[in-house]
Parts: sequence; structure tokens; C-alpha cells
Amino acid sequence: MATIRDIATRTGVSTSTVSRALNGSGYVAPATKQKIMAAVHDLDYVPSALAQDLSSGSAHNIGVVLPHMDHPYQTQLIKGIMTAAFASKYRVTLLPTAYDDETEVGYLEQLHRNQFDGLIFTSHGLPLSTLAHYQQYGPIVMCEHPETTDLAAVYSQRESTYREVFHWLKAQHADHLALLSYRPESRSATTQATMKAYRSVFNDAKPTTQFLTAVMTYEDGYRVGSQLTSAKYVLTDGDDVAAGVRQYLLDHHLPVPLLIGQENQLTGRLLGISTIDHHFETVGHEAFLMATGKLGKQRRVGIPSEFIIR
Amino acid sequence: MATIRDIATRTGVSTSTVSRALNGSGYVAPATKQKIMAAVHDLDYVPSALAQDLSSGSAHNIGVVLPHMDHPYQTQLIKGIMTAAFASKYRVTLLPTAYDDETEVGYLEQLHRNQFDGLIFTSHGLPLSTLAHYQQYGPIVMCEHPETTDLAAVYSQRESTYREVFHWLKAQHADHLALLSYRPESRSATTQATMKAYRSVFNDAKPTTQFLTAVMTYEDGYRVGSQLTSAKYVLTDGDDVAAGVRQYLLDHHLPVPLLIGQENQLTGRLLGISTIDHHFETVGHEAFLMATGKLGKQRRVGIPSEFIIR
DNA sequence: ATAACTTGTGGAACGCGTTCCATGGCAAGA
DNA sequence: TCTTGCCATGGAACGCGTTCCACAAGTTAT
Repeated sequence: MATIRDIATRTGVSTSTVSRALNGSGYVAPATKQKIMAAVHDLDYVPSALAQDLSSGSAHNIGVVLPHMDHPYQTQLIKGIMTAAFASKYRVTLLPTAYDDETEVGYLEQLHRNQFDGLIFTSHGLPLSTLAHYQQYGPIVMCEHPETTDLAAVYSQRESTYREVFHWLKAQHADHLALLSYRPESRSATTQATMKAYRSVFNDAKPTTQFLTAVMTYEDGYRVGSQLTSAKYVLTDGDDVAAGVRQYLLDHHLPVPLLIGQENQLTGRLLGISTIDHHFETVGHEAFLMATGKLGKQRRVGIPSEFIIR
Repeated sequence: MATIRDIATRTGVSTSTVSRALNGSGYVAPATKQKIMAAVHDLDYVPSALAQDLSSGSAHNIGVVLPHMDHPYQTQLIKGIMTAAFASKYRVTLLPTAYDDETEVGYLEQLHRNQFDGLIFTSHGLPLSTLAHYQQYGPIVMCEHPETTDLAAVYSQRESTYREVFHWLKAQHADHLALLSYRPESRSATTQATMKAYRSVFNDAKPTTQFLTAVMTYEDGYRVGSQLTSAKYVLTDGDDVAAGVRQYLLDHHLPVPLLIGQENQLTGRLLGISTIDHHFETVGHEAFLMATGKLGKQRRVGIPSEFIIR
């Protein structure tokens, strides 16, 4: 591997001159530059990214912390982040946690170690105070609406849309609801937003409602289908889940309730299931900009979400 | 940011001793080690990943070159790679190309620059000879079966499964086939394998067959549905595409042909569409091992794929 | 003609850990 | 007692590019 010193020696100039010639900074005589470029070409020299990173103190790398690789909610978000990163000189590293707190701490430590310039959290297992503590080492951006104001965040304005959904249900005097989510209210901002909207809309005239958790995939939906035989309205975390519920009920010749999915996935479109589009691609895009400081001092960005009735 | 020198000064030892204490290499007196650990704790010291990378000459980073973020084919592959990387100390960086050759060259240059220890190609736009040329800078692993033997590869053994599919079709005297793929034969190993199997099975008794390209998504499938009104058997690149074709025909009250998808996606299961599972998660896993040199000198691994009739 | 620039280039320090080599103390074996 | 050999630690070089500072030569302004 040729180094900048090799170029310097071969050309008979100093490394500073080579560096200046390569970066176009400072003064270099045209003739010198030509000689340098020739040597660079001859020796197949390319500056080491490792050395440049150390020198600049940044790895030009943003980490994206996510629970699973296969949760549909992530796909659009990641796409938005990647598209934005692609346009700048940054790279993006995907960091799956499998909801393991130690792993999550590991990534935060890597922020401390300058492995990452910033972290984007699509979901988190650790307490927010822990995350806030690590902010001293670099920007941390949440993709959920955190209760505390200590953390920067770009999030879908779920709650107002959930209220819209519940108002819509209320208007048709809906009863026998079922709310399916992946994580319990205590551990998930999404579930919290859902419940908050639910309580505020129905207030003291709550319909009969089932609450199920640990439901994330099509299979999960199919699995809990047996518990939903008396439900008339079902709101799920993703369209895939709704599809699973529907399939179970169809397979057992049971009536299919009115299904409302989320994420506007293909399955929902395919089966004509109403959905909520949280515009996660936009969320991801903005989160990247915030993590790289391109959004100025702004630390809070809400993206409106959309209720699609089918 | 505290450095190893800060620790050394504060403890009254040399940086070498601190380094040894931290890494557990070489001799360090227990008392010295304790003092060092105390200082490390007091100063909130963490070794800089940037400096370690430069010193070790490796970023512990594997890049995954892929065309799009949303091609279903990638999801499982990436999952397999990530799972394997997660178990080791490596990180994985996703590198989308949008089939732009310049971008692809950019990533190869980053391999040269030691930004990556190795690259995994899930798809490629550049000629194989170009890729082979960059092997001198680090391991490059293809996830397709390349024609040349110059490149290391982990791939799904598509061709034999395609032959199985065509034999199955031949056995029922299938006629009016349609083969839908994303990229033309000249630019895609997948399409090449399909065509090779097609020719070898039907030989000179080829059925009437339509060939369509540039079909990748559900929407694409729906779009080309109008051209498939006389097809009796349709083989597509992914189950989503098959679902699109099916939907178009249903919407227009036209007969739905026998559909065979690929990738064993949820949509296929949902709609009872036969499919081919290429076991891409396994492919990804093995590709990672090969890229990090954990597979020894092996440069060729084939993973059997599976025809699932529904 | 002299001060004040501008241009071109080199030297050395810096960023931060790792590692090879050397040195010194001390105990066990010959 | 002398030689090995283990233990503990320091010094310095290394990996590689960047950047500040200084210096020299040539140019322009005063």
C-alpha cells in the first residue's frame, strides 16, 4: 500500500505539499502538482480512510439502532435515511438490538468511542434518561415521540391520527374493538400514543375493548385470530398483522371484522384493508439531517400521518 | 475526550502499560492495573475506535452492495449477513447503488481506501473483470453465480431448481408460458440461469412463451397484467409480482393463470401462490463468513434452493 | 528603495493506540 | 555464585494524513 510519504519521496517534495495538492488547499505550483499526480497514478495511491478518519476525528458514519431487521415499520424509515445519507458523504450502519439492552448500550458506547458521529433510534429498550446521558458524546435522534424533552426527535404525529381513527369509529357507534400492538404500553411510545388517543376520544363512554400485545407479524396475527372471534373492529400495528387475523377467520369460516392496519403495506393494499400511513420515509430523511447537524438547532420535528380508509 | 496519555499521566505510568492493562496483554502488576482502572473510570475514558482502526489497519467493517433498498430479494440476504456480523465484532454497512456504475466504483474505491475490510455484492452493474481487479484490495464476495471463476461467491443453486420447475411444467404439457424478470438476460445472472434451465429442459420442443423484463414490484406486475391475458403459466421474480398480475386479472374479470413466484414472500403464502425459496438468509450468512475470511480458502459455496408447490 | 504581499514548499507536531525492544529487579535452578 | 528466566514497566517508533508555522523567493505598492 502506497502512502503519502511514498508519493513525497518519489516526487522529491514533502508530505505537506502532496496533501495540499491532493486536497486542493493552499499553494502548489502547477508543475509540482503534475508530478505529484503522475506519481499518484503510477503507485496506485489512494489516501487511507482510516488515517483520514483519525485525523479529522470523525468516521462520517451514522448508526441506525433498530430492534429487528424484519419489522416492516423499519423498511421505509431506513430507506429515507439511506437516501439522505447517499446524497451526502456519510455512510449508514444498521445496528440491530433484538431488544437486548446490553447490545443497545454497546452501540451507545461506540458513539462515545467515535465509531459513529451520531445515532438514530427507531426504537429503544433503555430508559430515556440513559439515552440522554449519552448525548454528550454525539447527537442522538429518536424516531418516536419521547415524553422527555431532553432528546432530539423526528417522529410521526401519531396521536392526532389515532384520535381521528377513534373519532371515526365513535361516529359509527363502534363496539367490540380490539387493539393489537407489539409492545406493552409501558415500553412503547406507539402503544402509549394509541392509548392516549383512545382514552381522550372515548373518555368515559368506552366501548368493549380487547387489548392484545406481542403481535407484530402476519403469523402473530394468525395466531391471535382465535381470540378475536367476537371483535367487530380491529386495529393492528401493521397491515401484515391485519392480514393474519383476516386469514385465520376466513380459514375458520368466521366473520371478518372491520380491519385497520398501519404502515400502508402492500398486503393492506392487496386485501383492501384500511390503514394509517405514518410517512416513515420522510421521518427517516429528516432524522438523518438532524443527526448530522444539518437541521441547525432544531431538535423536534413532527411529520403528519394519514388515515387511509379503504 | 480523555486519551490514553491522560490516563498514563494521571496514574504515573507509561501509555504502553495502560494499553497492556486495558487489553489484558503482557505483564501488568495487579496494583498498577487497579490504579489504571480507577483513572479510566474517573476520566470516563474509552479508547478511540478511530485510533484503533488506524493502528490495526482495519475498520472491522463489511460493506454490502445492493441495488435498491426495497427489493424483497435483499431483505433475507441482509438479515443473514447481519445476524452473522452481529455474532462477531464486525459491523455492516449497506451500500445502495441504484444500478449506477459510478456509485459502484465508488464503493470499490472505498475498499481500496481500507474503509471496508471486504465487500459483498448482492447484485452488480459493473463487468466482472472490473470487480475481479479490485480483489487485490480486499475480499469481494458475489451472491450470484458468476460465470468467471475469478471471483469468490456464495449463491443459491437456482439453475437446478429452475430446471425442476420447468420439468414440472413440461410434465403437465404446459403451454403459453410467461417469464417475468427484472433485468434482461445480458445483465442478470438470475435471468441467465432461468433461460439456461428453460432451454435445457424444453430443448427444441419449446412451448409458446412470452418474455417480459423490467418487472420487479407488485405495481410492475399489475402494470403488465394486460399483456398476460393469454398466458396459462406465469413465472415471476418475486411473489409480489405474481400478486400484482393476479390482481390485475381479477380486477378485469379475466382468468388467472397458474402463478409461480419466487422468494417465498408473505404475499405468496397469503394468496396460495407456488414459489421458489432460495434460502437467501443462509446465503447471506455464508457470504459474511467468506468475506471475513472465516471460511478458509473456500471461494465457492452453493446453497440449494427449493420449489414449493401450493 | 523599502515595506508589504503573494506564492511555493518544508519541518514538525498532532490525532491516539499498539507494539517491539530494552532495561532492571528478583527468585529459582545449576 | 552465576546463569536463566519471569515479571513489570518505560521509551520510542509506527500507522497515515492533516495542518500550523516558518522561511525563502519573487512581486507589487508606496
